[in-house]
Amino acid sequence: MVENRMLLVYNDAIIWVNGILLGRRASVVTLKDIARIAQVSPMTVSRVVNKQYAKVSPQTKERVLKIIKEQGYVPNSSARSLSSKATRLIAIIVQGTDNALEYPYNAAMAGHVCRFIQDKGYSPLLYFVNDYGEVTQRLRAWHVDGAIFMGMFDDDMRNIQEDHTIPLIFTDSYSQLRQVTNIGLNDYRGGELAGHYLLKMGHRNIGFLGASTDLSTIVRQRYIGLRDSLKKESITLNDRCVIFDSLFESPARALMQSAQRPTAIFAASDIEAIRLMDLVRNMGLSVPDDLSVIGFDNLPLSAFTSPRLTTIAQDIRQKALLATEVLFRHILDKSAPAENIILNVKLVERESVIKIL
Amino acid sequence: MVENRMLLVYNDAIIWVNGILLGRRASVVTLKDIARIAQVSPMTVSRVVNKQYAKVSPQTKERVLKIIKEQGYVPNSSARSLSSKATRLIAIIVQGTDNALEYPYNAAMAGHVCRFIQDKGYSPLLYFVNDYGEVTQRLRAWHVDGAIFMGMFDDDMRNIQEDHTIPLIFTDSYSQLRQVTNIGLNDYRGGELAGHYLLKMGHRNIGFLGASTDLSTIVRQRYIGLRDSLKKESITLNDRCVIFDSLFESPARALMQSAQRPTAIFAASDIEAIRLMDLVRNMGLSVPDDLSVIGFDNLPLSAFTSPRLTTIAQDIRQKALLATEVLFRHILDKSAPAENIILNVKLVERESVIKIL
DNA sequence: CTGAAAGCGCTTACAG
DNA sequence: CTGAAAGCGCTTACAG
Repeated sequence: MVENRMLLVYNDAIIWVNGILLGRRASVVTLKDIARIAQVSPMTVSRVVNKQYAKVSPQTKERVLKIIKEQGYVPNSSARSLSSKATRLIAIIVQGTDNALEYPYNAAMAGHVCRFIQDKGYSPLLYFVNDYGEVTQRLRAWHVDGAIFMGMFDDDMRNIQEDHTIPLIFTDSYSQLRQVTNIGLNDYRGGELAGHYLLKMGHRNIGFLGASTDLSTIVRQRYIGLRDSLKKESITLNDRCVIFDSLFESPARALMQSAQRPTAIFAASDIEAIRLMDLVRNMGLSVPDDLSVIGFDNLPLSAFTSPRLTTIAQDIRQKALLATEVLFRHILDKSAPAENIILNVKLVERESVIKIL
Repeated sequence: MVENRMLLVYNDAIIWVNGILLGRRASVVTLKDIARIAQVSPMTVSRVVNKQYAKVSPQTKERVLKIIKEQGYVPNSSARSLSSKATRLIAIIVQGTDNALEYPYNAAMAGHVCRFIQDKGYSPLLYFVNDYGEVTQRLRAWHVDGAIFMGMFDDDMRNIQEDHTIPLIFTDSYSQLRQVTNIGLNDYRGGELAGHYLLKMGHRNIGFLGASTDLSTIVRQRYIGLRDSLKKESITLNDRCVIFDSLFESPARALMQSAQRPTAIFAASDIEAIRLMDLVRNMGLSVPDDLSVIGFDNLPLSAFTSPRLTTIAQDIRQKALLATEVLFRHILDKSAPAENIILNVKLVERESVIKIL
């Protein structure tokens, strides 16, 4: 019986009790198992696992490495986290009730960020949240090493910041808080670019569509950029041609039937532009002959719409890369200063804006 | 000094050493702290936290609950996992090198699955993987309680299954292994539906486009369904009108210029259908006048293309819900039998297929 | 270069 | 209904 109990202790794969083989279970090899097999202390194995090779003799290192491989040993992340106080877990917090990833921008951004996190040897936890309380719960439970936020958190930002000491990276924020690290876009410049271009193409009666579910600052900035660029040419953006409404279908239809019908509309996102084009088409009108449309984002699919969408392009991959890099800089150096990085945007000219006289 | 040391021990927020205040750190409240404040044992707090209210007196429960709330206590998931052997972590494994979430199907599926996992009180880890080795590493490190796979893992499925004892849910798999749990589609029926419809609309010269990066079985099944449905009407699918190539642009262009040019093409996904429509348009041809196109998936954006895309619809949300439900059924009951669930598809008729004589 | 000891914050299993 | 003890699998901090 002693022998059997020893089997129980020394070989995780086989479970004997009182001389009866109860079963086998998937053997979970631990650091201690490796240490026993290699005839070294757990500490030595730990050093090898953590690549602190300077502290281990070359022979020991090779022997341990070989056994780790043979046994298929994978360190237990929970145990590691508990003792080291670092989880190598990053939370990606996406604002949204229903399926936020159905918006191509969110999907692309989240996808890139996940991949970059993974490439750094960290694991991405993806959360969809609605309110501030959930954020803290999520960040605290797993003691994540950092978090990247997508969406509108400006109102709760102060609370979120105060509740956590880990690095927090926001995207597209216009918060006035000094200590916020943010990766954003020159949304105002995007509006200006759209305005300049539409003017250049001969448009004078211009509209704006900002149908995001959140009436966010980024949408307002894009709007103000457009408005100001027109103003410089002494052209006023007609208020009746401006729609701020997530259910924009009926106001848009009304606008297109009205006397003030614009010759061009700048939509705050490609998705809105595409839906607008569909609506206009359904009214028996043509894009761009009856209405020119310019979008924002330059989603991959915008190159495949009919007509292909002229748009203000942002580089989502670049934004995701920067967000990840800044995050890791802050993880490695807790005293790194807050930074607000503003990426440029540019015009991508395709077919949805026509030149008029 | 004794008093100072006690401060160090009993109040995490303030760090005194030898009478000098070194600093404050974000106080991480532990279960032990709650127990001390509530004057009960850690076990009692643990019971309250885990809602084992039957084992705690009502008064104790209320008192502990109040203190937990006051102190903002959040249990440490790493510690929980380490001792309980359950992490409440689910891995979502998506096959793909670069940004797999730029494919709307993947984004929608991953998004829904994440949300359902979250709703169950679990946390989703999102991983992009290329090869089999990575899978095991990812699943082992965090000791996830289960995993959902998206993409082609048929070849490695046996290995993956053998390496893990946790519930594994595959999607869109055509593996022959009996013990695999899978949520799939009736892809063959989808092909048939497309075939029937095109025949009904008067098409006799029909093509197929399967440009997925993976020449997956789902694409083949959709193809065979189409072929068989035509065969029943004694119509042969012309091999020259079939393209299996992820770089389909130039073969598609050649096909459209050839004598065998089909009047309709069934594309294995909406994304391919949209790209095909763009290509045809660029050749100066019209969809559907010169070529009818039918897709597969019924992505939200397919309702906004021009012309709007006729397609074979699958219910991605339903698929994600089922995958999650089956996963949790298997987590709760380790002996639950493997199941292969096949969801139905249906035709959504829009504008991209024209009736010909 | 190596290792013994203590502890991270919980839960399991048991005793009362 | 309540709690003391042991342990999950690692790492930290220290000693040699």
